[in-house]
Amino acid sequence: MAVTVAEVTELFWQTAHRLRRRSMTDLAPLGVTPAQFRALRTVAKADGPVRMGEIAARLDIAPRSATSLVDGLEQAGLIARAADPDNRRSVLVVLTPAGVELTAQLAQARKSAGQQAFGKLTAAERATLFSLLSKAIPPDADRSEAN
Amino acid sequence: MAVTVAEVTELFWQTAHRLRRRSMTDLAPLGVTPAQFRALRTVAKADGPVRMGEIAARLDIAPRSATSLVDGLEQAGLIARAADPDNRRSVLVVLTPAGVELTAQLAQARKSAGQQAFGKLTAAERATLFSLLSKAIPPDADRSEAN
DNA sequence: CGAATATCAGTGACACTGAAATTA
DNA sequence: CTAATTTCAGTGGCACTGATATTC
Repeated sequence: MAVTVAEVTELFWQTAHRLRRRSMTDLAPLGVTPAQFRALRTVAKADGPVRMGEIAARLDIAPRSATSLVDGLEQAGLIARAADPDNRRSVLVVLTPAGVELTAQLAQARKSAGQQAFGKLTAAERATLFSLLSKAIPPDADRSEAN
Repeated sequence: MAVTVAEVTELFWQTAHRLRRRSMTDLAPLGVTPAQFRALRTVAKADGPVRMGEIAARLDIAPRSATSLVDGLEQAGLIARAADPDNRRSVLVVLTPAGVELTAQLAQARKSAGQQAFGKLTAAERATLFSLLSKAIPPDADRSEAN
């Protein structure tokens, strides 16, 4: 069956749309938004402090956007900012104990609920999807000048 | 190679993120936003007038959101609202000549740009991606009560 | 001085909910 | 009266650009 570019795109948007909605309702009780959660995980994965700019780069957003994101997480007490002793221009971000706990809690909750995104796919299917998405939309080349 | 659910999800978000950014810059010169474009296509595909509620359903958004979307398109002169003679509660939406032209222009521009979303994939890969996405995030079951 | 790093201020795009008006 | 359809008003999430302060 032939699938046009337009059709895939349409379905992709719809999927994104649903996933976002689901994430939002799933995460709301825990007091974090989807973007905040992604930022949290970025910090959690790197063990050790992470610079603001590093977070922005990993999330592929403008540095200014990372500031607001981290602001929210800081207000929620999930992460903390600290000065970098080696470079006083930069700000280092680390998880607070509450942040560590929430991250674990979330992983646990999702696993036991079996409610994860893409959870309906087999491991093989996930691998296929991963490789297809990797090829689909290559990074923007012209993205280093992001303000 | 094993791919975790978290990894696919992460990549999916990133892809969505890039696709959205690209769409926005591609469409901006033509005066429409990505969501507006999708709404425009929804009306274009159905030949004949479309009810507001139908648009909302097709885009999987709340009726109230469709109102604002259509507002923008109407202001841009791309679509027109008309009363439904058979049901005075409903509003019918049709493309204006300008809307028809822009739709054609848009299709043309995308084709010649060769830079389409998912254009790097082969037909077979698109079909695979399509079927995977279809399985990935089934509709929300509990979505009929959307306000 | 030029480059890097983070932040402040303002804006745009998008979808949601709750309440209201109109009509079936 | 109940249900359907659309709209009004307000809000939340998220990312952007331009300008600014500080530091390398």
